Amino acid sequence: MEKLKKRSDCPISGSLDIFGDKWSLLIIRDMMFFQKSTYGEFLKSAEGIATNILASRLQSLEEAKLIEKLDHPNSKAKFLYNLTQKAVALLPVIVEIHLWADKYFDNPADVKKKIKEVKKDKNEFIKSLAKQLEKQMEATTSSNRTSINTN
Amino acid sequence: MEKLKKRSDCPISGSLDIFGDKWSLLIIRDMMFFQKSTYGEFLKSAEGIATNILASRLQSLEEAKLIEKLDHPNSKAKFLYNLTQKAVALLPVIVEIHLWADKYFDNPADVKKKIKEVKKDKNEFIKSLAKQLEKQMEATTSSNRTSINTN
DNA sequence: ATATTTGCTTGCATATTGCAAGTGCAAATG
DNA sequence: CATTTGCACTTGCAATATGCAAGCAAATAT
Repeated sequence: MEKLKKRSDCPISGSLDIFGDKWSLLIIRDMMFFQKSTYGEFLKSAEGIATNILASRLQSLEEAKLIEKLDHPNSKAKFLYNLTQKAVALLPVIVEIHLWADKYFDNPADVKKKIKEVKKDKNEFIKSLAKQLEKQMEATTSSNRTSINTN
Repeated sequence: MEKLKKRSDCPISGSLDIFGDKWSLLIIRDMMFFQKSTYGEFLKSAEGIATNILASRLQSLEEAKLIEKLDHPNSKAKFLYNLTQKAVALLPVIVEIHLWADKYFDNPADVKKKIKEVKKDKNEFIKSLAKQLEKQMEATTSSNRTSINTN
């Protein structure tokens, strides 16, 4: 449906072509930090994404290979969206956004607490969360993979 | 014109409300890495931003206090756009995006070279570029400040 | 004086987003 | 086993944002 066209060969520009919008990184956030993995869970996020936008973002994230769509192990009515390595590799970016936001926004107490933890040892935080996410990936990736659209 | 409304109290969401679009970070990039500082220079970027979009982004970046609009020291026909500390503080985010892009894109040789340099000592790279940018700020910030719109 | 540069603004076509209301299949309920 | 509910979307349409081309006023160059 949507084409993945690069506007230039600049790495920032190319990255923004993939996740430079108001929603994509929030879906990634939900998967990384809140263990969300289904359409319904993403819909419930505080920001209130519209259903059609969510569907379109999930599709483009899948096309960009940041997420994988799998059959849900416990229900045929659901699908399970999983992060890929490529998305997990975005963790440093997301952490740095947090640190920036920490400097310039008034964040809620629980967020501040988490950021404080990050600041203690950034690399360690990233490494250990990445490891954890990869463990989750392995646990589910072994199951059925949904058709990868090729239109 | 555009309102700076937060969709939620999440730091990622709040950040995306400011620079979560296809153009804002590219303008910052041009200022950080290519010493661009005027409307005309931003217009010439490889990605080809439309004039009205550029005007609107410059305005919203100014409202978000990521840039400052100053009178140009050498010409009354021009304005000089300057990064603020708040924008310079985004350097780690932009560097991490580069590192991510380095892993997953085919980047041009000159970009690869720069990234290699970054990888040698990330913190040092950020620190020294930040210092350099702050020096530029000081050099120009002392001049006339243009009216801050308050509508 | 006249032409050109600069930083926009304005109109209008097109694309993206947002909202509300479906739709089809799976699973739970009676 | 018929009906309702849950889930993952799709569809239609209005609102907003983007993109393109042209225009415009002030400043500078010729």
